[in-house]
Order: sequence, then structure tokens, then C-alpha cells
Amino acid sequence: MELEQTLAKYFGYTTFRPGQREVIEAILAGKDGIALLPTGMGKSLCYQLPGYILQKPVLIVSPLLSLMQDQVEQLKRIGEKRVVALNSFLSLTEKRYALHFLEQYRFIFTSPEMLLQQQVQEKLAKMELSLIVVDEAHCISQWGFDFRPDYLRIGEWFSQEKRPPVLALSATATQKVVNDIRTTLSLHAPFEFMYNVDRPTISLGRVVFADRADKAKWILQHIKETAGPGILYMSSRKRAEQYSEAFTQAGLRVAAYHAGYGAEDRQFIQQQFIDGELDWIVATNAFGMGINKSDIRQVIHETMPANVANYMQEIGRAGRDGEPALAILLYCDGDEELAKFVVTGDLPSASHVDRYQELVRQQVQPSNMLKNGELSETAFRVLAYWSQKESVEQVKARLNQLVLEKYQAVDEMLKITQTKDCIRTQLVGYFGQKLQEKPENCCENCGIHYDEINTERLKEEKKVEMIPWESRLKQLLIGF
DNA sequence: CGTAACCCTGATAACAGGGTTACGGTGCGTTATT
Repeated sequence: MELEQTLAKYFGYTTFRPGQREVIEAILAGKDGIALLPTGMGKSLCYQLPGYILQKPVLIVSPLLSLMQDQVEQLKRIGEKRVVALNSFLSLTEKRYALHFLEQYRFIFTSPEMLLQQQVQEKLAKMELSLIVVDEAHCISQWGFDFRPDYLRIGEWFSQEKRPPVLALSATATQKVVNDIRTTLSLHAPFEFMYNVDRPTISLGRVVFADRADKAKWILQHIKETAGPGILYMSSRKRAEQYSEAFTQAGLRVAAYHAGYGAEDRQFIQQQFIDGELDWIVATNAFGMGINKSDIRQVIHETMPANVANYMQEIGRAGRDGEPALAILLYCDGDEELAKFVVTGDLPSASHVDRYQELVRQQVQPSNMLKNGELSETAFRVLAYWSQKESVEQVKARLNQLVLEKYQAVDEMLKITQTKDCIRTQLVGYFGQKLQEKPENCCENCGIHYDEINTERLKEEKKVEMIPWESRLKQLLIGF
């Protein structure tokens, strides 16, 4: 059957979106692949369609439980019953059942951590898969080395034996991230499809402040006077809460969001935002992955993110409906120091490496280190991962290297806050691409026509405030 | 590592300036308590 016929039969579409056909054909030809497609451009179809053609299960490794649930629901909505999310939401009985009948499912979603459990591994060893998908594959690079080491173990697992094609999917990935994906997954001459990373409808604003108080004043004013829906990214949980409270007191529909809240609260806030009951989310970088909201008009960074990849990922949440949107990066001297601390603050130290080895030598459980609270659970897991693989000296060198790389990544982001050249050109450059065409309201340095837009806005105001979102965008562009 | 908020001191009134302290992100799975 032709691909189009299968597409129509299962998904009801008549044509493919850019890249989908190429990626699917490569997979069907047995090749590995890396596909970078913006959210909303049908990434998941790249594995769902092959799932219907290759009559064996597709395994999808996903970073978040909520993401898995969404994907499962989405598939069930189009009538697919043979789909399962193998994760800790399942009770022991449910998990046993799912594992027992695992080969019967068409789509199996799971986390890296669950995938690597012995019982899952044993089951998978007896099964034949048609395809392994690593969804949101930038997580390998973003999390694998110092946060969720199991992201690195995915590649170790299937590199050793005969395996089906592997497809890595992500919205955006810098050159470094693509390299990390390729090497840690040991992809064999992968087919690579990279959609244009530039999002011409997002204007790239930037405001530099003399001190923090000025910045705070600007934020308070800006949020009060401009329209959402928007995300205000903060670099600390506490500040997210403080700002959120200030806005709430000013009568705005705002909520804070960070990983300190329980899963239910987070789900609730996210849903309120999606449903339009909240205009602003004041969040840490915990917010965003898997958010399906097309009309986000603004993404503001109170402090710069830790690297360019994260920045692109975060601003890319704006304007998915194709209508104009605005990203504003705020900077104040010294902001990079906080970013540097935050990204390296929880790494194990050289003395931790020594102590780990010492405990192993004495045949004491290294996890005893956790009892007196000298390092976090995350730091311990990272330490354990590397210590099991490498010598004490190698681990120390690796950790030092990691710190250096993280600092460099922050410095690259810092350049964007300081450049006098076109921000868009520079940003796109980090993704190995060349800017095709500058949009009219390109960036702070090329000139965003705030004045023009402001005048229009005034004219607009004299008429009526009825044109739903056009007038909102104009409102949104004041405050400069 | 750097910042901000806090406290203390000195010398007799308000407050400058030194010292101290608290604070800073991301998620899985499992297990022991409410």
C-alpha cells in the first residue's frame, strides 16, 4: 500500500508535512534517523505511521510521565487500543500484566529508568521490535550527563546487540546536542532531517538593565500593561512565587509553576493556562515540555537560560498558531553568575569521588553517603553512574570538564544578551543553519518597530477594543 | 560564586559600614510514613 493510503486510513490526512515522508521512508528502509521538527509539525506521525506498516511493536522512550499519558490518550482518540504507558503510574498488577502481554501492543511508551529495569530488559530481549524511538531526544544531552544518567544507558543497552532502527526526535537541537544524540545512541549513518529552526513570526526583543531593581520594575509594569497569554521564565522557584503573588495582588490572572509543587497542582495550573483561565505563567524551566498551546503571545526571560538550546526550546513555545509573538530576554550585569552556579551547583565534588571509591573499597554501601546529607540524591546518582564506569581520576576529570562545558554554554548564551549584531542570525547559527530571510520585526538590534506598532495601537484604541487578538498584540508591544 | 538581606557595632543620635548568613533547576521509581 502507498504511504498516502496508510496515512489516510489511520490518520485521515491526505498529504505529508515537510520531512515526514523522508523520515518515514528512511525508517522503512531500515535506517536510523534524527528528525528535528518544530512542535506541532507532526513529529509523532514519524513513528506512528511506521507502527502501522511494520507489524511489530514500536518502543517510544519519553522523558515525562505526563507526556506519555498525553500520547497514549491521543492514540486512543484515533481508535488505537494496542497502546500502553509502561511507567510508575501502573500498579504492580497492571505492570505485571503489561509486561506479560508486551509484544501484543503496537505502541509501548516508557521512561529511560523503567526501560532499564531488569524485568523489562529480560522481556524486551525475547521480543522483536520494529522501531525504537527516543522522543525529546535533546534530553540525552540536557540531562544524561549530570541529571538522569539512564538517558546515557539507553544507548549502551541497544548498542550491544542486534537492534531495530532507532529514531531520535526533537524540536530543536544545537550542533552539540545532535552530536551527543548521535554518539550516545551509536546511530549508524543516520538519516538526518532538520527543519528550519528559525521562527520568523517571533520577534526577538532584549532589554538590558543597570540593576536588578530596574529590571523588577520593568517586569511589573510590562506584565500589567501588556497582554498574554505568556510565560515569564525565572531562574528560581522563590522568585517565581514572589512575582506571581505580586501580579495576583494587582488583580492579574497569574500562577507560579515549578517542580516544588505536586503533580496534581502542576497539572491543574497547566490546564488552566491552556484553557485560557490564566494569562501568565511565572515558571522555572520545569514548565514547557509537552505544552500544547498554540496562542502563546509572549515568552519573557527574567534571567537568561543556561544555554542556547534551552533558550530556543523555551521561546519556541510562543506563536505556534503562526501569528506574531514576542520573546524578550532581560539582562542585568551578573545574571550569568547565577546561571553558572545553578547548572553546576549540584554536581559531586572531587572529595565525593574519593569517598565513593573508599566506601567501595571497604565494601560498604556507597549510598551511605546520602544519609548525612552531604550530597543530593541526584548528585549521588551521577557519581555512582560515572564511578562504576571509570577510574577515580577519570571521573574527576570528567566532572571538571562538565563544569567547563556548562560555563561555556552559559557564556554562549551571554553573547546573545550582549551582541550588537542580528540576534536571529546568531541564534540560528548555533543550530548550524543560515538565516534565509530577515522578518520585518526581526530582533532588538535589527529593530522591532515598537513605535510604529504603538501608534497603530493608539489609533486602534480610539476605535474599539474589539478585534480580539490583533489589538492584544498591539497592547502587548508597549512598555518599551 | 555572587548577591541580598540581616545583624551587630560604635558611642549616645542616627546610621555608616563591617560581618554573617541564606539562597540559587530540571524527573524518574521506590519506599516508608501519614
